[in-house]
Amino acid sequence: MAAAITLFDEHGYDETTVAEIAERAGLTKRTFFRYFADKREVLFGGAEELRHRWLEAVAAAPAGADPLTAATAGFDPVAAMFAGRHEFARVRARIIAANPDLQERELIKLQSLAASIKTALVERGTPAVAAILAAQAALTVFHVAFARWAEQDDPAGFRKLMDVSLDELRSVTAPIPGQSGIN
Amino acid sequence: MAAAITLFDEHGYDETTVAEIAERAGLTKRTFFRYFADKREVLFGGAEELRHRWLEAVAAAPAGADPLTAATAGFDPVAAMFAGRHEFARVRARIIAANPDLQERELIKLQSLAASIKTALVERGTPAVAAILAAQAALTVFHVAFARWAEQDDPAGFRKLMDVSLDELRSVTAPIPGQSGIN
DNA sequence: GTCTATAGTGCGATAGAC
DNA sequence: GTCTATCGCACTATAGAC
Repeated sequence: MAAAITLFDEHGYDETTVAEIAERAGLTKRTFFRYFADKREVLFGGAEELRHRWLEAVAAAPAGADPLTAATAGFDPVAAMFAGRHEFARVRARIIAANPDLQERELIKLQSLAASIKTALVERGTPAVAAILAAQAALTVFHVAFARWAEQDDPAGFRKLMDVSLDELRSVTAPIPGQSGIN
Repeated sequence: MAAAITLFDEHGYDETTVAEIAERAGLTKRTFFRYFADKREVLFGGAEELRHRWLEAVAAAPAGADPLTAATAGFDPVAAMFAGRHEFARVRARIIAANPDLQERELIKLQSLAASIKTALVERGTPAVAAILAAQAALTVFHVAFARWAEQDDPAGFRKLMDVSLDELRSVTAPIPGQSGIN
């Protein structure tokens, strides 16, 4: 993973072959594909851990919590996971922003995470459609906050950005009486 | 496009080669790639028209409309566009559901549409973050409603499903006082 | 570790429309 | 003559089968 991200950053994603990554890591191409289903996967190594932590937090949310509160319970452990990895997040974001294929992969990872969270909510008794929407809303907030965090120079404040973004989503979707409150 | 969707439905997406699609359509592989940047694109032929209609509707929304109302102004023309295409939507949904690569492409199309809608909202004077969130919310509702429509046997009622899903999103994200109202 | 199928590209030739 | 669509062919990288 380190070899890949370094080479992608130096020469670009498309200009880096799997053989080169493998060589830099002291492996063969074949071994690379034993660990990563395809070239893109190497940039999403932490996804399973992130999913695990998030789901654990959803399951641990108080029984009476509403769906969105339960869905966003993952914000704490996830923010903790990214502590000290701001520089990594920046480089990774830059690489992904430059390549549509990688953006696709990122989106499907988020989508897959949303599906997992939806399932976790359903297991808590949330109706299916509400579960999909709450999970999707939580992921949107996470994604927006992550992008804001990767853009800014300050390595702290990721957790806070999630709360701010969530409040803004609430304003935007607030029932109509007298405009949105943000606009 | 017709040749492709027929072959995908008959033999599966992975088992259909571009050469086969081209042959069935009376073209060569090279010409296929003149029209579609890659194999997946052939399933997303209507995307530009959908974007165009949606953006037009956002731009035409009343000046005083809140961001989410403006973002969802596209629901009408989009629903009209899918009138009489329920069977197509079903087959297409089945093909996409069976293939992760296609799901990726669908997600990025939605994401790209969300980005366009966000820009249209910003041009109306909506602050950037509120615009992202409103656009994302509108797309989530569209996506959920489309999936529900493709699942059901009734070819009508797509427009109504969008409204229902939007109301459910509003319930889910409603500020906390006394639970969500749905759960 | 080897071999192969297929997606996708670059370039030049050709044919027809206006 | 110019513009555009299609084609033919050689070529590379990915990904997977064995």
